[in-house]
Amino acid sequence: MAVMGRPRTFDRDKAVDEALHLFWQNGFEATSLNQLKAAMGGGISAPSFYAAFGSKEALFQECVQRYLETYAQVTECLWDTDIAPRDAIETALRQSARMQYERGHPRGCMVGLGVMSARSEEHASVSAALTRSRSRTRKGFIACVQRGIDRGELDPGVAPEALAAVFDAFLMGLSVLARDRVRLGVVEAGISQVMLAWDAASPKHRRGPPCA
Amino acid sequence: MAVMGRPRTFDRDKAVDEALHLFWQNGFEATSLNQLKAAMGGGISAPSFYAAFGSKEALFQECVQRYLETYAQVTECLWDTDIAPRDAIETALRQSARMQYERGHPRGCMVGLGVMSARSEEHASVSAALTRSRSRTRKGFIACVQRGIDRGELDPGVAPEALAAVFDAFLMGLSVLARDRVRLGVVEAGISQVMLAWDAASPKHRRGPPCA
DNA sequence: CAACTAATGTACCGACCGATACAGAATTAC
DNA sequence: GTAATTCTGTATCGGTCGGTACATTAGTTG
Repeated sequence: MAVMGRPRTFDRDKAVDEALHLFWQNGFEATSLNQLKAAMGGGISAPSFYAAFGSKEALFQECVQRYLETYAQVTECLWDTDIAPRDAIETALRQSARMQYERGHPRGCMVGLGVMSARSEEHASVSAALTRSRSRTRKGFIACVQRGIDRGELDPGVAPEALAAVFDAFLMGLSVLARDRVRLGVVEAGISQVMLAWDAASPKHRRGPPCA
Repeated sequence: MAVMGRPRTFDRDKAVDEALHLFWQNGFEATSLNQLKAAMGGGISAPSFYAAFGSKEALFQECVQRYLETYAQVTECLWDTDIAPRDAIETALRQSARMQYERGHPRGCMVGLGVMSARSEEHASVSAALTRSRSRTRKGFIACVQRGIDRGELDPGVAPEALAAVFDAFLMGLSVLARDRVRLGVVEAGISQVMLAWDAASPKHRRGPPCA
């Protein structure tokens, strides 16, 4: 059975995509209703907007949801126990970096950049989903390091939270580099370098002066 | 010769500090004139505000200037050629981390968090000083790595931009971890871990399987 | 056909945004 | 003293903010 009532004159799905790009680019507070409406199918009216999305905050939540289900999936490999933990981390970093530099959407990661969205108390719930996502990724890094220790690939003396913080902070910082237009090649070479922090924490890794 | 005219009823210097804290916490756009006025010496009027600071944007610039001259000095060691480059980087990271967690002001680094301030074209000049500061710090990291290579402390095959990107992205990401209330102890342990990326790029550092 | 449903266009709401006009008050300069 | 200077308080500016009332239009259902 088809939908009753007058049909919509714009593509709701594409409209959410447009909104997502605006929120991604400017954050929640700095994106205005007028911008959102103007970006949707060549301009819609305020009542159409509210009939379709409820409110600015509801639309933001929907955009966050879509972001998490699509772009943010680049870090899902952190929970794939079929992948060696070192590979999982490196893959997450490389996939996120490439995604953050893709053309066709704003640079950087919406989850990381969203740390500045809606800081006021009244809007705490607005950014809650983003904060939760960051917390989840953080736990993913920790779990990978823990798996590395459990599998004997990392020195058991390594504090999981500490080594995970390296990759976590590095990943969060990538958004800033992407916004500042640091070249992707530099970032990718940086990923190779930051993985040395894992290798250096490996028991197979000799330290000290060269063996004579 | 003293200043002519009716004296100010509030401490302009302290008012700038209050404004700095608000901008630091919420960014440029999300901080309103009412918030700024209310925070200044128990509340001042709009004309007093404009007489003292000119405009919201001018005040923001003044706050950025003050931030750069005070809090942001934690990374100045990157340009101190009397310090070994590895120590300069580690010191910059440790001092910045401690600063970002100090009580009495917002968490995180205003320069890093400011990447989301005033994204619109019209306000490009607003965040220009912050962008310039990030670029400068980036060059400082690169210079340190270059010095490390020149002094034979790093493998000459290391790309300075790549290893510098590790510390740069890590530093930018610290603001997010601080805002997310990751404990300072974890961050500090993370700094020790990320410095292993430097050590692993050292020629003195053996790689490969242990010598038999 | 009429009844129902849902999105549309116009016109508008109160609140807040950053910023000012204007007159009065407090201080210094002469 | 008076003039010059500068901040203060009140009251307000036009614009934009997020959000709605209301009648109309386009579609499905019976």
